[in-house]
Amino acid sequence: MVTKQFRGSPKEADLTRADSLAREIFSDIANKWALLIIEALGERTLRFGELRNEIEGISHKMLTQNLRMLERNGLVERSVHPTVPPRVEYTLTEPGQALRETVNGMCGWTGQYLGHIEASRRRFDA
Amino acid sequence: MVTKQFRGSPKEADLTRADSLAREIFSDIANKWALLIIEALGERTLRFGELRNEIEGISHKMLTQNLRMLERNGLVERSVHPTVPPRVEYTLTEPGQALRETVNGMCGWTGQYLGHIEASRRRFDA
DNA sequence: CAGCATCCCCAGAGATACTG
DNA sequence: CAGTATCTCTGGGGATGCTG
Repeated sequence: MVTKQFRGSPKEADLTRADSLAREIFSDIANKWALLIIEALGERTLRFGELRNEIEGISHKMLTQNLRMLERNGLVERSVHPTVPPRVEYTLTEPGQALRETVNGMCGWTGQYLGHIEASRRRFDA
Repeated sequence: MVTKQFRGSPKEADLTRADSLAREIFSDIANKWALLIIEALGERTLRFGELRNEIEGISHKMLTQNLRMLERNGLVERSVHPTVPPRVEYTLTEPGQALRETVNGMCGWTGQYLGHIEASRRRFDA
């Protein structure tokens, strides 16, 4: 149950901790930039700049910020090649790949229901 | 491809439009409150207040805002019972249910990798 | 009870610039 | 090329109060 952070009973103290942690992680990851990064990486290894080009409209800052967060949570691996100029590459880890499956689902869903949604919007906006 | 909003070639004008729309929809939906609402609704029908209780920490404003957005995109159906006091119920539509499948995936993923993630965080924070 | 409007404020996002 | 830091400012989001 990710929707709840806390439960009432003190007996469930560790469940509560797990819930609260789960919710925290969910909140980290359930944001568009993080998910777009995961989607963009896919099975490839990409450099910082390549990612930046790949993801329309993301700023330098948002990209680093989200990459750090994903790295911290163990979803992406960051490898630095000490060349000059520097070359930094990002890859999805196994947990990252696993999450990517469901992100693919979301992307597929978006495509599949484009029509529905567009129509629904027109109805609603009237 | 949700990561790109626009493509270069003018020949792909309608693909471009579809991409840009897809990205817009993706950005709408890929935020924690929207996803938590979808998860909370599940197969049930819930009233506004029930949803508010169900989702730890969501504000009145965020809840209405996201519900409107989801309604506009045709993911939830809003039914008003003209009683007094008013009773407003929300249910997932078929597209909403379909998306919920993948959201369930994300929640499952979170639970499954809690350990990995917690460990990774400890490593990173050192 | 649910919705909308208003006010207000601070975190978050962009822009810019410097370093390894 | 990638990362970090600083500054600025906007708009997201909370709080409150009124209406149907």
